[in-house]
Amino acid sequence: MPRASTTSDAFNAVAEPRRRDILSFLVAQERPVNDIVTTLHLPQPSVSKHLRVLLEVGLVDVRREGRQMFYRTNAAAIRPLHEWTGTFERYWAHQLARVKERAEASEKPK
Amino acid sequence: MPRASTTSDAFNAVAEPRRRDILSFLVAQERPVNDIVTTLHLPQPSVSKHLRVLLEVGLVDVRREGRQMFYRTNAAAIRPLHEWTGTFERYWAHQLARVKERAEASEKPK
DNA sequence: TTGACATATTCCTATATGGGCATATAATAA
DNA sequence: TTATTATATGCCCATATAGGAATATGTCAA
Repeated sequence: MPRASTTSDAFNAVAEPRRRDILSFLVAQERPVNDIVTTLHLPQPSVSKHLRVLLEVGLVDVRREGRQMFYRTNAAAIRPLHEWTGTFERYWAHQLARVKERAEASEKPK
Repeated sequence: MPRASTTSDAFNAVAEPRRRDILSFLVAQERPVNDIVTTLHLPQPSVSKHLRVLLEVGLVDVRREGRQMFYRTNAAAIRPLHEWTGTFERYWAHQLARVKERAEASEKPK
């Protein structure tokens, strides 16, 4: 059985590099699809498909203006990922601290 | 063409929920494989396979002790994910700030 | 050695999914 | 209406990958 679908799990949605690129591109301001196509040099159908995944999983929002669809990143939906990865922070901090300790310890007896 | 392999992209490795469970379980201290099996109620071969993926992508380290293999999470390898998701922080902060503003604005004229 | 224990690997299968291409839908302009 | 622009969908294919079951490998004990 495969993992939870890309359209239901933000972790999985973000596992695709192009979708990360799109999210980064759309974070500062909303953009029409064609801006993504030309900026990221991706085929238009591919962009539309990625946007659909991102939309279903809640990582982007859309607004229509005439024929154009303006997408923008819904940053709040990324927050849970940041929080989960953040639960490891104190441990990599420990690791770095130990590295530092060892470095200092090996300096002293010079 | 599929996305970057689970063994080369930490984002993709972590897209599998069981692997996230394993990483969380192994973060505080190293554990033999069987501890993971009994605690997370997963088939042993499945655990070994997930651990292999995590090992190849650098998210865990191993140490052998007799017949047991002690795995532990390499927290530092999660740091890039935390940093990438962190680039969106100021934007969800903005969103929250606007929500707050609107809430206060609608309180005043009571 | 032989046996028991701990973990890893192999083989098979089902499935999600991303790409490419053609085409459909939607909205505006002429 | 018709044409044009902007985006979305459908179809087909290739591939990675997760699960299950059986088995292999490795390590220690008797």
